[in-house]
This record gives sequence, structure tokens and C-alpha cells, in this order.
Amino acid sequence: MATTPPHPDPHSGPPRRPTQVDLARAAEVSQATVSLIINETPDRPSRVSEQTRERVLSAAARLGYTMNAAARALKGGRNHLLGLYTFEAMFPVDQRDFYFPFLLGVEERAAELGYDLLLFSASAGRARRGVYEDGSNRLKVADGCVLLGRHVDRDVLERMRADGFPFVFIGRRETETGAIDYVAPDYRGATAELVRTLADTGHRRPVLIRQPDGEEPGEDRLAGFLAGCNQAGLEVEDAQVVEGVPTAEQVAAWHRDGADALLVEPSEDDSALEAVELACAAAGVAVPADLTLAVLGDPQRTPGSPDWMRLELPRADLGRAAVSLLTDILDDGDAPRHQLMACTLVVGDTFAPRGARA
Amino acid sequence: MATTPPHPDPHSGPPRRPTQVDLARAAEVSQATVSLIINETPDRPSRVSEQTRERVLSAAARLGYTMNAAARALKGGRNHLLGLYTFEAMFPVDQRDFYFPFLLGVEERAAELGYDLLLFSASAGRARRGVYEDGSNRLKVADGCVLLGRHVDRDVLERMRADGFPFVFIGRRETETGAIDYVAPDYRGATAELVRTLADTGHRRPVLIRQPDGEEPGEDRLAGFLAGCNQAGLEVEDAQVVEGVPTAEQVAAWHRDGADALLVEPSEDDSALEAVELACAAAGVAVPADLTLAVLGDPQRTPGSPDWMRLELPRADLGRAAVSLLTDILDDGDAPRHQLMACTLVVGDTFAPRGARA
DNA sequence: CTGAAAGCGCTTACAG
DNA sequence: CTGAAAGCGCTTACAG
Repeated sequence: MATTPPHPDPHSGPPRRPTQVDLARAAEVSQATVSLIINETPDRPSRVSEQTRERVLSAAARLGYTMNAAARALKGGRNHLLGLYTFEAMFPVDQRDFYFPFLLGVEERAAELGYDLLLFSASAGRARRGVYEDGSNRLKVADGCVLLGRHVDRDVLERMRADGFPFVFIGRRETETGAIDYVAPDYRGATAELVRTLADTGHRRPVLIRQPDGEEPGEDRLAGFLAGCNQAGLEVEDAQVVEGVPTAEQVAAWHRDGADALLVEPSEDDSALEAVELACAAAGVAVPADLTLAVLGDPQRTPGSPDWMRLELPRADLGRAAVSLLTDILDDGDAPRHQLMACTLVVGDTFAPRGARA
Repeated sequence: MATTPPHPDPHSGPPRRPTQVDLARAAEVSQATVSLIINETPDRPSRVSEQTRERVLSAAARLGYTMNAAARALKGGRNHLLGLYTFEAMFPVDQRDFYFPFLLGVEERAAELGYDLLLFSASAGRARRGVYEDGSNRLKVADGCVLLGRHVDRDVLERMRADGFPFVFIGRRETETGAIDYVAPDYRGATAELVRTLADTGHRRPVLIRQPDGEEPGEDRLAGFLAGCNQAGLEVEDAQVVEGVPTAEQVAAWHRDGADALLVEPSEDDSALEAVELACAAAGVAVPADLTLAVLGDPQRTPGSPDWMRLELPRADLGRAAVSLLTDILDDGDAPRHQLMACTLVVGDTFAPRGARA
């Protein structure tokens, strides 16, 4: 069976792979027909005679044909590559438990939708690798990108939007020109729920300890705190919303003044939480005997750390939803879209009821 | 500054990314010149006037140009994308501790070398996604690929080699046409060392419990076992190398016959290890009082599991080394290359010395 | 039912 | 120093 070898290739080297042209030659049809047959699906039947199909398919098997993925991608305009970019290094060991579930969800949903995942790391190596490396947007090799990170470069976000590059942020973020597409945990709703739960269990005077970074999640927590107090009929004095890390003296004073719950907005590295715990200990305030301690987020847990009252993030689901949103945008490039996802309130060990409610 | 917008695109839809043609138009040069400038490196200077370069580069920045990876790949150039393909789903939760460190190392080294990582998942979704999806090699969008997995499809490996696609396996693997490029843990050396350690601590009669899968790591462990016994002056009877999961009766019999160490080759899901532990318990053989139990690998540890005597794999380093090897191959596409990396012998709690040596 | 042809975005000789 | 042109392997209207 004299098959035309793909270009005799005199300089040996790695053997050239057979192409559709080779198949066409072998089966004595046009290359276009080969393409038709190769790409036949139940939805899009090729209407090719059984004979021809037979000849082409057997030639394909005989020559060991495989499609060139790059050529196909080139023709379709789409890569079927989705990027994942994190503003902080994704893989530092101490962050793995935080990021991995996101990655899990993103990867899983991408695969379901027929996309492969392109990992852009901000700084896995020694150099910090920005989005706009060499003045050009590295991310653009992918069809679109999911972004993730606690401290975000607003200028980059702004520029990417100006570029018209499709991306979705995990977490609510805004720029000067408005909200960008995002999928975010519903910190507002979850915080309000937490406050109501506290009120229902006899807490009358919660104190919100905010972070000074001014990011959107902080705004949402504050809004949720106020809404929750309002819904539960708790009055809020100025003194109940504070910023930064408290000293032991402050904690002692709060306790004297009747504070019965500390709601801590976690900082990036959870150091704020640690500091609050230390301040309580130093002030001789026992948790949860004297005070309920709640974290308005999902801090890294280590073997020694307590089972805080907290808001558990649906990390994997956020990852999945971000991918779904991104592919929706890719498919019909619409207006900004947002999605909030519920957090799970975990009561944990740092909570105690304060007796029957009035 | 009137920049020619990439095709006004009346039907809105996702905005077209700018191409070299767009840059050429904006900078009033030919597209070929744009390509030259974009691809300029110290090694291959473009010999373009400073003015022209300036115009092109600023146009690139202005329009937000980024190379189309597919087109470049099609033409034979480099993407600076490295693939990572796992024959099993990489992200199932129960596997994360196994795979994550590999990913860590791969990602880190890739970033250091200026590559981004493309994650190809075998089956994160519901469908199993092979390398040769639709008859085409999906991996080829990347410049090369690191492969990983416990049960490997030999045909795929063979086919990829035939394709001339550069890839490196993590783990020693062979196909009919010889060894493929790999970076692997030195199971042979580590097993021999373990046997010598046992001999040095009074063990005289180790039993090797093999897995029936016939993969290369099993061969290497057997070779190491025999070499270690030989080096330590231990005679090996047929009865000391068994295959599959032992029953309680067998364990009891071995113990009666003087066996003082069980060397277990781990199975994919570590069920073999569990089975051996159960068999020991059922036979009334205490570990390590009656018998030392050693795992010839690095099983998943869970909170409840004992601290087995085992061979710890340098997972992250294997990942890093695989990337280094792959980029070496990419840079001068040579003959097959292999690299073995040492495992760490962990003595753990399932080991006990057997009294002074003769 | 099948073929000729254009074009996806790029690189690379080859001319000027 | 720069441009015109061919071609990588494929898909997709458009003709027959």
C-alpha cells in the first residue's frame, strides 16, 4: 500500500506530522472535504458519501493524523484558554489553603466548558510579574481571565477594562469608571445575618473592628453591620465601629462598657485577628465567656488555631461561578455583570449566648 | 491622537484584538517590520532604525497589542507556554496534597524561566479529556509539556514521541521504543538504602510486597530491594518477594517464619497499605513490636494515619527539575535525557530495631 | 455531494 | 534598513 509519505524531508529532523493535505492526497479528495469529515458531529453532519468518508478515515488512521491545535485555534479566533491571574503569588506555601480551593473551582468549571487554564503568576519567581509586562498585556494570550487577589492594582484594572479585555474579578471591586464584572462573597448579607444571630442570642452591644485599607469588602461588611443592627433593633453608637488593631486597654474598656461581641474584619495576613486575641488575653477578657469573638471572613486555620465564629467563603463555587460568568461574557460580550454568593455562618467555639433575650 | 481602532466592528460582539497589521497601519510600516521589532532579542537584533522601532513600540503600547499565541505556534515559533498534563484529575480534593507540591515546583520554575503554565486536566469535568482529543494533540498549543500521573497511557506516550512533541515525564517511564525523557525519584537507590538501614538495625528477613501493576517504579523498587539485600549480605528466598495484598494468615505465617520487616509498595490509592495494616492487626502481629512496616513511597497522610517508615519524595524539586529539563530540550532538542532525584528515608513510628547485629 | 479559494496572525527567506 | 510574498494547517462561506 503505497502511501505518499509526508514530504520526504531530506534533512531528517523530527518527522513532519501528516496534515489534512496529506490525507486529501491519500484519499484523493480535496483538503476541504477532509476538514468536513474530520469535524463532523451529530449536530453538524457533513453530508459526505459513505465511500468518501471511509477512504478519508482510513487514510487518517493509516497515516496517524492528528489535528494541529494551533491552526484550529488560529482559525477560530478563540484559544479556548482561560487565564487565572493572582495579584499575589498564588503558590507560596502559607497561602495554599487559601488559594487552592479557588483554583480547584476555576479549573473544574473551565474543564467542563472545554477550556484549558493558563496560570499567570504575579510573582512566583523572584521578579514580580505584572499584567502589563513589556507594556503589553500578558493575559491576552487567553480568551479571557479570572482575577484574584486581596490587594489589587486599580490602575491595572482600569487599563484592562479600557483595553476591552474580558475579565472577571473574584471579589467586588470598583474603579473610577464603575464596577467591574465580578463574582463575590456576600459580605454584606453574611455580616447582617451574623449580627442578627448575635442579637437573637442575647448580644446587645457588638463592636466592629475594621481594617483601614478601604477596600470594597470592608465597605460591605460595614454596611452589613449597620443593616444587621438596624434589623435587630440594636442602636449603634460611634464607639462601636472602630478601625485598626485595638490595644488591651481598649478591649478592657469596651468590656467594661458592656460590649459583648467583637466582630473583626480580617487583615490580609490575619495579623489583625491575632492582635485582637492577644489584646483580649492581655486585658483579662475571656473568649467566649466574657465576649463573643467573630471573624467577618474566612481566616487561614492552622492546627493550633481556635474554631472561630466566622463566615466561610464558598471558594470553589466562587471559582466556578467566575468561570461561568467569564464564558458568558465571551459568548455575548455584554454589559457588566455581578454575582453575589452566600457565605456560611460558622458558629465555632468563640461564640457563647448571652442569656435569654428580653 | 487618532489611532485607527481595530476594525470598527459594527456588530459589536467581543472586540477584536489588535494584530501586527493594526500596528503596521498605526506606525506606517509593513507588518513584517512589526514582526521583526516585536521579536527582537539581544541574540537576533532587528537592525531597524531607532525611529521606526520607537513608532512601532509606542503603537503597540497604545493599542494594547499582544501576540496571538496560536498564530505564533502555528508558524513554528515559541509561545513561552509550558503545559502540565496529569493523567488523572489533578484537583480532586483527596489528591491535592499529593499533586499540589508538584504543581508548586513546576509553576515556580516555569515563572523563573519566563514561561507561563498551561494546565491541561485529564478529567476535571465529567468527560475524560485525553491528550488526543478529537484526534488532535491538545497539548501542542504549548511549547512543551510536563506529564504526570500514576497510571499512564503508553499509547499516548508513544504517539506523542512519534509526533516529535517535546515533553518530560515526572517518573521513569518507558515505551516500546525506549525510555522517554524523565525526571524521577530514585526508588531503586532509596529502596536499597532502606534495606541496608534495616539490616544495620538487626533485621534479617524483610518481605517485599509488590503491586501487580507492572509499572516502572515497581521494577525499580524490586531492583533496589535485591541490591540492598545483596549489599547487606541478606539472602533472598522466593518467599520474600510477594505480589498483591496479603491475608492475615499470610502475615501470621511470615511472622512465624521469622520475617521482621514488611516493605510495602504503595498502590495508587494507598489501599494496599491499609490492607497490610489490617492484615497485621487481624493476625495479631504488632507493628513495630513484632515487625517493622515500611512503605516504599510517600503515601497520603491523614490526621489519623501513623507516621510510617517511608520514602519521602522531593515533589517540588521534581517539578522544578522537570521544567528545567524540558526547557533544555526545547533549547537544543537533543537525545533522551533522564534525571534521578534522591528520596528522603523517614524512619517514623513503624520501625523498631531488632537488637544488636551479629 | 465535493472543490476552489480566502483568510485566521504570524515568521522568514528573499529582494530591494 | 524595509517591504512584498509565501506559507504554517486549518475552517468556512461560496460555487458548482
